[in-house]
Parts: sequence; structure tokens; C-alpha cells
Amino acid sequence: MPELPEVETIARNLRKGANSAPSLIGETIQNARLFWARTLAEPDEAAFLERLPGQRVEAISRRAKFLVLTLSQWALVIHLRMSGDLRMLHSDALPDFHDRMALDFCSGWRLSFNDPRKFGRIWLVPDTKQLFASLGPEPDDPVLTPQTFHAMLQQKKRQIKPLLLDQHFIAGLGNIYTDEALFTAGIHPLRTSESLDLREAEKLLAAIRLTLRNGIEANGASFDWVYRGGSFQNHFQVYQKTNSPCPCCALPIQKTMVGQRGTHFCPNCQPL
DNA sequence: ACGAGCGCCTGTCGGC
DNA sequence: TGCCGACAGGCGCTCG
Repeated sequence: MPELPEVETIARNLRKGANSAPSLIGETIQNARLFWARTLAEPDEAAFLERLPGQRVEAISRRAKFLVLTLSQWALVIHLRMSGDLRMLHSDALPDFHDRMALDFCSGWRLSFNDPRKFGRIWLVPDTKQLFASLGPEPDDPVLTPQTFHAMLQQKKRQIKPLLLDQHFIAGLGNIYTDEALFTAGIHPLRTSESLDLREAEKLLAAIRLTLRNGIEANGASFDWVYRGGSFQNHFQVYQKTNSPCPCCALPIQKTMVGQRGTHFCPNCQPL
């Protein structure tokens, strides 16, 4: 499900409280439960369940598509992968069939990690340094100037779409926002990274930032049965718009596979 | 260094 | 109606 804007929205909602639930900041964990062992990446189950009770949530943040709960002594890091979701519920709510992990707080609230496809992962680590060591820059990092971005693209010789999806290159983009940003920049998903000139690199960087900003403003994108509350799906220009008229030239949007991912683009506005 | 293929999982949808 | 394959917002691995 979630790309940068969806994870950012979840982080903000947990921080400020949403849907009658309070802010998680300052809440103390009473009890932790794990329902699907492979959801836990680190440490082992016994240590995980033993370390969490008594920990207080000090801060909530996001890095790439990771959600970070900074606890008194540990960092609880959650990646939602394809179908993960976090829900604040009253402690007496019945567990959902797809709940993989739950934290019960002293206040009577519960944070449930719900994940039908079981791809999501959770880490409890002393700090996030190692886990995040190989991540690329956040798209809004001011160190990313058009010049540095262009130089990064020049260094690689890869198809532009799989490169943008590579979290080691730039962090936070997924399939939706990549297709949308490439369309906005007028760049074909199969262009090679080193073929982009400075002007195109600048246009792409601006398109990435604009697309993500619009996504966050819309609280992310919601469709199918996963992730609720966002409205960015109403602003898709190409994603899931196969055969619809291009918003720019009215020719039909095409869908192909690029790097094993469904890829939507306008062959006229994004020439190869 | 890169791309393709596959594994991890469950659910939904379209075609026959 | 029922079955079967394709596909889905992610990512890590192996192989050529």
C-alpha cells in the first residue's frame, strides 16, 4: 500500500491523534503481542515481547517508507510494505483476522498492525543508524539540487523508473508516485538515467517533489481494501488510467511492464 | 553494474 | 457457479 505520502500521513495522525484516538506521544506500553512471527525482523520474539512493556512513546517520525516510534530506550521501526496498516483501537476491540502485532497502552488504547499479505516488517533496535545506513536521500532534502540530482543520474546507467523505485538511490517513491512524477516531467519510464540532461533532471526533481507534496496534502491514496482516509486517487493522471485520455493531449494512456511493475504513461507526452 | 526472475503472502477480479 | 491465472501500493535474493 504505502509510499512516502501514506506513511507520512500515518505518522502525522499518530502524532496528533485522529478519529477520536489520542496522540500516541507520551503513551506507555503495557503489553505487546505478536500474532505472525515472521512480521518481526529483529530481535527474536522473546526479547521483543519482554523489552516493550513500560516503554514510553517519545516521538513519531518517518524515514523513507519506514515509520519510527522512538521509545524510552528503543526505536520501534515499522515497514508496511504492500498491505500493512496501523490502527488505533480501544483495548477491548476484538482482534481482526489480519492483525499481526498489537501494542496495548496503559491508557486503554491499542495500536494494531494489520497486514493481510504478511509482507510488513517490524524492528526493535537501539537506534536506526544501521537500518537506514544504505537509504538514499529524502526527495525534499535540500542537498538534492538539480545539479547534484543530475550528477546522481549520470553516475547510473539504468532505466529511470526502476532507478526511482530503488530506495538506495532516492527514498520514499513507490509505483504510484513514480508513474505520476514521470508523467508530470514528461519523461518516458524506459529512458536511461544518464540520457537525461540537466534541464530534464531539474524538471524530474521538481515533479517528484510536487507529486509527493500533493499526495501528502490529499492524505495519501486509498483504493481497494487497504488504507483509508486518503483522496489522492482522485488526482491520478496516469496511474490506473489505462486507455483513459491523457489529461494533456487526450491520447489514450498506455500500460506496460517495466522492471516487473505495471507502468502507466502517455507515449505522446513522454516520448522515448 | 544492471536487469530479469522469483519468493514472500492474501485477496480480488476477469475470463472461460 | 466454480476454477484458474493474472495482478496488486514492496523489497531482498540469486543468477547471467
